[in-house]
Formats: sequence, structure tokens, C-alpha cells
Amino acid sequence: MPADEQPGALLDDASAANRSGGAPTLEDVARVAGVSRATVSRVVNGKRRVAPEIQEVVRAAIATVGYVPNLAARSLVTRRTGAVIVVVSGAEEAHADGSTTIDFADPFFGRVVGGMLRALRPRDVDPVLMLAETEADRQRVISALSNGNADGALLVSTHSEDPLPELLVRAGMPAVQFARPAQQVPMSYVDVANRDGGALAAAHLVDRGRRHVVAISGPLDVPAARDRLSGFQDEMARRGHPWVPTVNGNFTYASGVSAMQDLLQQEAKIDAVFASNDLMALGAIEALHDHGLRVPQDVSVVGFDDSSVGALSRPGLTSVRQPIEEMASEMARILLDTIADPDRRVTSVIFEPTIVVRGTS
Amino acid sequence: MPADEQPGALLDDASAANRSGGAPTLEDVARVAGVSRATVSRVVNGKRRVAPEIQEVVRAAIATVGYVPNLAARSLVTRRTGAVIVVVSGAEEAHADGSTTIDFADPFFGRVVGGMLRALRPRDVDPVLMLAETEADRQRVISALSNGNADGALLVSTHSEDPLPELLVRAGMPAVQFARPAQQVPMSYVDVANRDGGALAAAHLVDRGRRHVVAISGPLDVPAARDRLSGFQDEMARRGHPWVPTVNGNFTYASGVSAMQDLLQQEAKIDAVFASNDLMALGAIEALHDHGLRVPQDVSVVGFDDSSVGALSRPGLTSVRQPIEEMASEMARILLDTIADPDRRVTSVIFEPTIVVRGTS
DNA sequence: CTGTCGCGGGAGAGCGCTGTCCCACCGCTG
DNA sequence: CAGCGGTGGGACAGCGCTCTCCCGCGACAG
Repeated sequence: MPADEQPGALLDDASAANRSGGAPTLEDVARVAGVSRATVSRVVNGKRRVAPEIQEVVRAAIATVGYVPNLAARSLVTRRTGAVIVVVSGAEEAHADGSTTIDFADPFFGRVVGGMLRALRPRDVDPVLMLAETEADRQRVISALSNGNADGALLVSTHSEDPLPELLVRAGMPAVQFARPAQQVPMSYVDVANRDGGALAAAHLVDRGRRHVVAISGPLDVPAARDRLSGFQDEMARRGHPWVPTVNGNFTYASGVSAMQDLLQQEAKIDAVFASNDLMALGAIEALHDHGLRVPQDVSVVGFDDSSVGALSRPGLTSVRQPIEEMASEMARILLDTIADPDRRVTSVIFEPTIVVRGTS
Repeated sequence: MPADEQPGALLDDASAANRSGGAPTLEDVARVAGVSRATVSRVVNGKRRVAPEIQEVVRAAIATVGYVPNLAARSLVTRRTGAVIVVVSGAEEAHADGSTTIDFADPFFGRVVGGMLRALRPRDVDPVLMLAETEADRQRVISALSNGNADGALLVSTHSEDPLPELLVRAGMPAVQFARPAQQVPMSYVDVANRDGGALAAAHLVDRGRRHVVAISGPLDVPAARDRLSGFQDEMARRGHPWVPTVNGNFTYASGVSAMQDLLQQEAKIDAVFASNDLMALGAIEALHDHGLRVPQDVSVVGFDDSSVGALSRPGLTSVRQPIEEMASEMARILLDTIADPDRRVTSVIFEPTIVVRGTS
């Protein structure tokens, strides 16, 4: 008895401390259920067979003490966190240098996040949001990942030369991109068939009987912009319009306005416009109105993205729709699979666009 | 030697394992710097004075081994995670039952998150996004919080009867709401002076010489909707228009259309409309156009929110602006303070609205 | 010159969990 | 009936970190 290092008092103490010390632990459950911590852990995680009647007892004990696993402790040993980082770049205010940035208020981001959530929630994984505008931001992402602060990253960028994919691949971090990366990096991605989207717009405009068609492109160093334009031009050519006057914008409303003004100046007659995103399409409409032209009576306008701003404008903007939510869900699914099996090959999934016809065409 | 369970090889192994075993740990840094783990920890956290020259040595060691603290281990002992949950409810698709829900694609959420980020980033706290539509979702939030998965919650809800604030207060979790809670719960919040916003709209319309003014309100169980309307009505009364015909909508575009149709039917003459948010204002404009009325020549329209859909529509929507980003930043700041000092009193910060005049008035 | 205090460093005990190793037991086969 | 594989539970060693306790040492007052 005196040799016993743990006197009886300790046991009493322990059973009293059942829950006094804050959140109940595995230990507490084990004591109540009359089994070992390991068994409780097994029941919680379903990792190994446990006799049904013992499972019953353990579950009851869990319920009575109100046990919730401590994720920090768990991830300390499993090296898994159940969180992924959603990295958004190109979201900060544009007006700094008039470059390709899009405001974070762009509904696009909301839709993307919503889509990811659909795939993440059922797997009990939560997204943590991080911006990657500055070098410091990027370091934060990298270290969050190498910290074991998150298991992987979902990249949504609007830049063409984002260094992050490169960095992540080099660090061997699981990651998936939205849209094909501009530089060649071995990273999974989802994308829409941008060429097909451009072709859809061309076919629609020609079918509507338009003959004097122009285009407003995005910056040509962005693969998506390049593909939308060439898909559009190729389909126009196929339908007998080998030459489409084109001006480049940078995906902003303002650039849509000025691109349209340029086109109006250089072309004698215009009866249709294809813009590589909705914001620019809206800008183009503004410029057309200023020029005394009516949409769609005089000029048809087709955008790209099927964004809510387009849908809500009057008349509603005809637009090429990319299934953003589904694409984002797929991204999340690919990431989760990659996390589960890191040796998985890099994959990409391409979605087909559709055209949503509204009032402007 | 045979009795020695751990032969000398193990030691070599250990010094070789300096970094072989994955991420470098405090231990590794300590060995390189020739100090104890505790001292390295002190340098990293700046918790206690450490001799400058030792700090120097430790920092150098950290740099050479490329040490990054493991957050799981840290939070296991500190019971802090450096993450807060952003709970969004009322974001899921509306069309289920036509209720008050707003699509997650609403730029509003993006702006809110962006504002939060501004306050969170400098303090090295990351937001994790969670939806709270179903009971299961709410449980997830609660358990994430009691798990120690996050330190607090930022609530952005568009429902009037969200049970979550109640639950969080009861669980003693730090949390801050966007907009005053509908039910009386002792929780900090930020809000805009909705009454003043309504008054601003009234003053503007009367100053424009409008005399036959109507209003489209939000659901009156939402405090914000109530305040906007009564602020508007009171100011109208003060300026000689004691009676303002009013129809309730539910903050959606469609409800704006039908509310306006109702008003058009019941009022002989209308030359101005105040809608309690921009979506409904846009809907009202649609209905006015269908009725052959021009905006702003025949009817002035003022919305509320200064959302991007309003800003981008043609003509631009005049709207009462709430400084969403600043409000969200303030929310985050309050939450961070509450986490730092849990005994802090419940506080609320009210922001002043402004009116942004565009083409519709 | 000694007592005392404060400063700065080390040692060590966990935080709550998982996973490996081990062992008891059961039912089977030879 | 001994031997054997398989099943299911317990013990225990950490995961990487913080923090409390302790101790040595120099400065300073008595």
C-alpha cells in the first residue's frame, strides 16, 4: 500500500475531476464506460472492430459526458487537420495600377466558395480563407501548410503570373487550381472549355443574323482569355467571318467601356459584341448607349461568366455560363482525394460551358 | 551492451534525425543553438526577457533549420487556435420556399469577409468559413468552437430567428454579430444607423422635389428593415408627408417587382420609391419600366446597401451606403478583443450611413 | 562579508489523442 | 487434448509545444 505510488485518494480525485477541468476528454469517457482510452478512440474513429455491446456502452458514455474530440490533440498525432486553405489572389482593389485585379466583392468568389463548401461539408473539412496579394501573404500560406495548419490548398487566382502554384508544388503540398495555370506547373486544376464557350457565343450571334461582329478580349497572357477569344474567332471564321475586329480589355467594367469606344471609332458598322467577361460586356453596353445605340435592337451583346450582375442588369445580359459551383466542388473533391492519397497523379477536369440567352441578344 | 535497450546507435540516429523526420521542431533549434527548448520557446513567443545575445543565436538557429512552430501542438497547450469561424446563414439558394434567404453569391458576403480579413490578417488570425443553414450545421459550429477548433465566431446572418446567437451565448463562446440580433441576446454586434439611413433617403427624395413617395420595406420582423422604414417615414412626416404608402417585400429582386406592382395598382400617382435594399429597388425599376414609367424622369428610386449590382446597373442606382467593410473590420476587432479578455463587456458599434447619388434619382 | 532579491536559464511535466505492441481468450484443427 | 491462428481489449509511448517550478549567479543593501 505505501509502495503504491498512486494512493486511493487520487482515484477519488480523478473521478471527481471527471469534468471539472473543462471539456471532457477520452479519459473521462473511458472511465465512465469502464474501458480503456484506446477502446474509446477506436469507437470514435471506427478504425478497428470493437464488440457491438462495448460500442454501445462507449457511445452512451460519450453522450452522457458530452465528449467532443479535441482536434488539436488529434492532429498533433495524425498530422491531419481537417482544414484546407482557400487561397484567393487578385481580389484586392483594382485601382492601384489598373491591372487585372478583381474586387473581392465580385460574386464570383462567393459562388466558388459556395461550391467548395458543398464538397467539403460532407467530408467534415472546413475551408480557411487566405489572401495572397503580397509576398508576406504567400509566406503565410506556405507556412500555414508546412505548419500542418491545413492539409492542402485550393487556389483561386486571377493573376497570370502568380508564383504560388510553383511554390506549392515545390513544397510538395497538395493543391488544386481553378483554371489552368498560366505557367506550366504539375498541379491539378479544373477549368471550363473556354474555346467552346467562345464558339458558343459566335454561333449564337451569327444565328441571330449579326454580320458586323466585334470582340473585347481579356488580357492575352491569361490562358482563359486567350482561349475564349480564339474559340470565338475560329467559330466566326468557320461561319464565314474570317476577320473579327478585337480590342483587349482587362476584365474590368472601365476597360469594357473604353474598349467599346475604341471599336466604335475604328469600325463603321457594328451590330454585335462578344466580351470575354460580363463586367466588360456591361461596360460595352454603357459605351454603346452613350453612342446612341440600342441594345439589343441595334447591337447584340454577349458576355462570359453568367454573373449575377449580368443577370440583374436590364435588359438581362446574354452570357456564356461556366458552371462555377460544380467546378469548385470538383476542385475540392480532387484536393480531398489528393490529400487522402498523395501519390495520386495530377488530374484536370474540364467542364462544358452553356449559353444563357437573355435580353441583350 | 546487450542489456542496453537503446544502443548508442540511437543517439547517432537522433543527431542525424535532426531534420530527417520531417519538419524541424523546437528541439532541433535548441540543439543547434545550444540552449534548452524552453529558451527557444521564449524567444519565439517573446513571453519573457531573454538575453539579447542568446536571442541572436536562437534566431540564427531558427533560420538555419527553417523552423516553423507546429500550431496543433501549440494550441493543444495554450487552448488557442488563431482561427475564428465566420458563420454565414441565410446564404443558401432562396427558391426552396421563397423565404428571406439571399444567395451566397451576393457580393455582400464577399465585402464582409474582405473587411474582416483586414482586421484579422495583421493579428495573424485566419477565418474559417461555415454555413449554418441546418440544425446539423449549427451543431458543427458549436462543436468546432467547443473542440477548440476556433477561438470565436463572427456571425453574419440574414434570418430574423437564427437560434445560433442564443446557443453561442449559452455556451459562453466569444462571438460578434453583424446587425443587431432580432431576439434579445447579450452579444456584441456592429450595425449601421438604419433609421438615419432611411431619413437620408427621405430627405434626398423630398429635396429632389418628389411629392408622391412610396416605400418598399423588408420583412418587419428584421430589425434593420423596421428601422429603415420608420426612419424613412419619420423624416417624411417631419417634412410634411405624414403618410407614405408602403408594401413589404422580403429583400429579393422578385419581391421588389411584385411590391412595386402592388403600389402601382393602389396609388394613382407615384414619383418616388424608397426600397429597403438594392435588390428590391432594382425589382421596382423593372416593374416601373413594365408600367411605362421612366427612371429617373418620371420616378426617382433610392435603394439601400450601395451594392455592386446597384452601382453597375444603368442608370446607376442611388443608394444608402453602409460602410460594410469597416463594419466587418470592427466586428473582427471586437471579437479579437473579447477573445483576449473574455470578461469584456458586450459592446456594440453603430456606423453612420451616407447616401450615394447616382442616376436613378 | 553575508543575506536577499531578481533576473535569466534549464528541467520536466503534461495538454489529449492515436497507434503500436502485447496479451488474454476463444474456437478450431490435427 | 494440445497447438494455433485470429479477434478484441489494454498499456504506453510519444506527437511538439508551453509553462511552472527551480536554481545559479550577480548586484546591492545592511
